[in-house]
Amino acid sequence: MLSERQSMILNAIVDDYIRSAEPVGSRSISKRGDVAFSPATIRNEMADLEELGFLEQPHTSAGRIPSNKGYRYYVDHLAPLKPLKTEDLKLFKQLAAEKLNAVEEVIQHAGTVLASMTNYTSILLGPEMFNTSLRHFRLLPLSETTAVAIIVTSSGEVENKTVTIPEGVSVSEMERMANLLNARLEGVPMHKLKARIYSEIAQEIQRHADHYEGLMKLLDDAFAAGKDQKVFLSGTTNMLIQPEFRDIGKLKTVLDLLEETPTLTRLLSSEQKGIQVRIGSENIHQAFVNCSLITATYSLEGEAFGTIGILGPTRMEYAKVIGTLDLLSRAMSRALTGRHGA
Amino acid sequence: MLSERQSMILNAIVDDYIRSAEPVGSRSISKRGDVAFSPATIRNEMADLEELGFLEQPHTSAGRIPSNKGYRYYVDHLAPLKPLKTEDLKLFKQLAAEKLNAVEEVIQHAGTVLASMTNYTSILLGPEMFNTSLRHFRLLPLSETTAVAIIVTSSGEVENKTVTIPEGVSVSEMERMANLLNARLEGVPMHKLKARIYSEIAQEIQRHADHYEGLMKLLDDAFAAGKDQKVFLSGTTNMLIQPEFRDIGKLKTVLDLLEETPTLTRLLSSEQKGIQVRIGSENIHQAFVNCSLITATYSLEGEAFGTIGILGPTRMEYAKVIGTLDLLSRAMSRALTGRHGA
DNA sequence: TTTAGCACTCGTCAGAATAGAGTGCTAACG
DNA sequence: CGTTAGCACTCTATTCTGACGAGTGCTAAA
Repeated sequence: MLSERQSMILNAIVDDYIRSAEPVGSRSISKRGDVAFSPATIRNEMADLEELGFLEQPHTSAGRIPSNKGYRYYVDHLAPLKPLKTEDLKLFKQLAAEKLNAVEEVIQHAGTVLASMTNYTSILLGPEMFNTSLRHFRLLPLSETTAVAIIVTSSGEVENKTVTIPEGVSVSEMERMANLLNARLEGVPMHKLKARIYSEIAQEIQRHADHYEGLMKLLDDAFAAGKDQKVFLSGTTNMLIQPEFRDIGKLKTVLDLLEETPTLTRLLSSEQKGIQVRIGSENIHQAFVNCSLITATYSLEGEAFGTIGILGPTRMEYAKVIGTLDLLSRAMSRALTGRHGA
Repeated sequence: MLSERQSMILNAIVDDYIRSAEPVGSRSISKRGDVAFSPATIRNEMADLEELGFLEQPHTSAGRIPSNKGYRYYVDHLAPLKPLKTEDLKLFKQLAAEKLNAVEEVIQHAGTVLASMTNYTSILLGPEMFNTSLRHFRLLPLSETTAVAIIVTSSGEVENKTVTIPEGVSVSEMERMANLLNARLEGVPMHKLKARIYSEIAQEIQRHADHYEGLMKLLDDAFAAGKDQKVFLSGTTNMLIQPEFRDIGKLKTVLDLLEETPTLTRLLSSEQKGIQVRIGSENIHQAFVNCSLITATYSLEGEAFGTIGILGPTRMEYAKVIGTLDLLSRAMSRALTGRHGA
């Protein structure tokens, strides 16, 4: 598609622009050393690259900047996978060594590390409950009218929800129901729980308990929760140091979106495993037109999957970020698996 | 301290400045109508007020802006407690009507409402565990080596922490210990738990269990958590619309601080109940010199206390914010108390 | 005591001049 | 024929200027 020389020049331009955030001219490329042609030759090629849509010119007498298409080509064909610095590797080792027990702590911590290593904003999604199963269910009465439902999943996560005890339901009734659930539904995948409750438990309750309606409502409430993936943000203020967000208006649209967790979840989750790069307008959401979002997936016990992502300006250090995400997602999968002993 | 007329003028200046964010001159005050003097007279008084430290002048030929001391006087003596708009009252009623069960949901929701009503940033602290007591403790084994410790408090909050099972400790041993704790420590205030564990439970364990060291470590881990109050932020991006934070540098110092939850907790918590206003440099933290922080306390079941706060520029709508916080803190206390039935 | 009047200060805005970066084109070179 | 040197041209950013206006402080009169 592109000639050898055009590739080299495109690579040089993207590289320079990522560093400087300023339009790059033919002269400065010629001086870099890795493209040994005179400015005039490079100018000709640049005109061609612009015609092909890989470059843009802010105004007539400025240098060129990469277009989204240009970044895309860079990422797909050119970006050299940089080896991480040793100091960064140290951070990873620390992450692994810290032996964090709770899943959320691992994720949270990974997010912080990610943001501080890259100087961009990290967005992590907690594991999807899709592939986890029920380990334990419990109803603790708090008062005459409320109880707390506690759900422990096979991956070790604990969800709890306070529910209202329906009129007339007794503590012993609730206890019997909880025992029934544990006996019958342990090991059942979370996403099938509701169905199983209706198909198996419902009749049982109807047969042996006095308050069918109330008890079913209670279960409905208890298992309604926990569906939404948690979102962990870190380094949102790194957005402020990017020159492209000097304009408060643009900044606000992005930061506002970061506060909308449901939308974020939607934008980040994808069926695809592995690394994914969405550049500028490739992102569906309007607020991200000036941003690139790079995501990777991690797994928990090989069962549940979550997403880790980096949000930055389209002028992003793709090579470094992709490398880091790749390593970190593996490190997380390792840290989150086999924690429960053999 | 200040003459009638000086008060009126100060009031007018603060009022105007809060609205416009521009230095206010003698002429515009004279035209307002509520201070019926000529610009010249007002100028004289303004010079006096500046000498007394209530006003400042950005430069010689500009109008005056209130100093921190000026705001302080305004808040203490002048700020008229505005009645809330009916549309705002509606939001409150909605809050009360929603019948949220979980404590965190109530707090989270209150924060959102607060931010959207005031257009500032809301910072809410979860209830301090200080006055709550233990209701239930439970240890659920997850695997050979890990278990999840679940702590339910008298106020209905559920803390959970994944802990490592020490070498050699058996499931039945853990179960016995949990039962012991429930029997002995139910109703004991959270802040005394550690002490009571050491003074009472420790010997008991030593007498009847095989793995004293291990079990004690387990308890240590389990009760180490839950101490830190949760922080709920909302409307952080409202900071961006304030003209005083047009300067990205200033903005960043504030937003950075908002990400540091431990520091925030420290800054917000105070022994004092009721409304508290900290203006500009009255805040201990350097990042808040251009900000005012107004806080109020709410109570949960009359036992635990939390803080709700609004952070904005020193040029803040004090009257409105104070009124709103006052009402909302009461509304929250109401919503959070008596939820557990009679 | 209050106010009108006036000279003065200072920041802001618009326009002009300048410098500089970078381009596109043409012609020469190997 | 690809490459390069040279040059005119374009456009932006910066600096400077002067005019303007908002607001003050002071003085003197009401």
